[in-house]
Amino acid sequence: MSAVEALFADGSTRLRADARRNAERLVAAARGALDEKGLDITARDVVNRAGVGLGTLYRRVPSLNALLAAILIDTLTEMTDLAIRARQEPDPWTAFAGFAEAYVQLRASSCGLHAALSGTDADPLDLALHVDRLREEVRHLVQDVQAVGAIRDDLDWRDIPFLLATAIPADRTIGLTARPDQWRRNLTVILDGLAPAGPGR
Amino acid sequence: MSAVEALFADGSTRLRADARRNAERLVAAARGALDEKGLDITARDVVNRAGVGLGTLYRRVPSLNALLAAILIDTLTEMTDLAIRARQEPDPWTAFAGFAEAYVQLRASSCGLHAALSGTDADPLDLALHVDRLREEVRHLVQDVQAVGAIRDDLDWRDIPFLLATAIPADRTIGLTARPDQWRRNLTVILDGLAPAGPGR
DNA sequence: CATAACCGGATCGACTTGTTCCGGTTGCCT
DNA sequence: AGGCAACCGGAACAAGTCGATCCGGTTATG
Repeated sequence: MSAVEALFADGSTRLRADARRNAERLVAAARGALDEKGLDITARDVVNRAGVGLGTLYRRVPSLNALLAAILIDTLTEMTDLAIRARQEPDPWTAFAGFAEAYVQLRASSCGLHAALSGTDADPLDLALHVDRLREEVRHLVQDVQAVGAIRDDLDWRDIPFLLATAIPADRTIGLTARPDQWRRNLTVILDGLAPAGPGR
Repeated sequence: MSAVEALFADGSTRLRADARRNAERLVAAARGALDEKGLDITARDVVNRAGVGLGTLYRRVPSLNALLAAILIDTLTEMTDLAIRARQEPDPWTAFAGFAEAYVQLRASSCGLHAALSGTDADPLDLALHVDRLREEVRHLVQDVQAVGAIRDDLDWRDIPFLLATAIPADRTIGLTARPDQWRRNLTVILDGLAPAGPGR
């Protein structure tokens, strides 16, 4: 059962039809707001987007943060599964490159997720546990690739998460607007730069 | 005359010694706060850091934004000069690599500057003019390098500002803390990835 | 030593935001 | 059909933030 489902499964009394519909709208709205506007969204952002009232939100959910946390935890779990599956593939480099693309895409698709993973020490959403799990899987995956020499050896495994995260551009820089596939263009250059036998500059 | 100097040179009546000292403290405090905490700093952040009162700030400066803008404009001008000087050097690739390092370092050293350059459309500090100037110089510099074939030709010149900007990491990612020189480690990989003859993956 | 310039911070006013509350409405069961 | 519990939207509340102003007290300067 996903974290979002767990959040809504309270007394287990069957919901009235309109209540169920509104609950689904709220989750979809929160997810959308999180993707587009990041972590700093308000309860009003969510309910306006869902087309319901504030009362409807707080009847279903103990707090706004609880809803946001549940949504992000589900995505984090998805990412972790991605890393676990990659480690089971035969060729380390191919597995890593595939993971890198999926990881960056997932992260680029949600401002909120990206912000949560780049977060400072505060962690008001209590994501630390799930983030730790993800980090450990990524570490193992990267170390597998390094063990077969497919990544230049002047890099520490910790450099790779940073390089992947930085493939995701800000929306704008020096007055230029990022294209939707900018992360993919960046990632291409970065993956090529990871090669052990770089050109002799 | 720098923008900061212009801001303080009002009626040109000579300042009392303590007034001058406090003005200098305010500028230093604003610069430090901008570097460490980004654009979202409050007037109270600045005056506490400077060890003066709110009244002292608003006597010298029409608004907090005016002070922040003046500071950022000076740094932007510095960056633009960097690009102009790079274009006058003989070897395009060497000039570009040198500029890239200086540009990323300057940008990484100030959260506020980085945020302003990554900014959304709002531009409350009215930096557009200066940002445009910087972009044009960078464009010319990059196009010079591409003209001699020192950068792989599947990239657009616009990709380069994004790649440079993304070298700057968030403070943390998936629970890892960035080292102070993380931007340099990222930049190394990125510059190698820019090479025209990438390894045949 | 007189005084104009200057100082710090309490205070104002205008938001913002998470959460609660309640009068009115509606789906559901008999 | 009818009655009611569950549900609805959004006004209202309380706590907080933040830019800017103002003023009684202090200090540098001639």
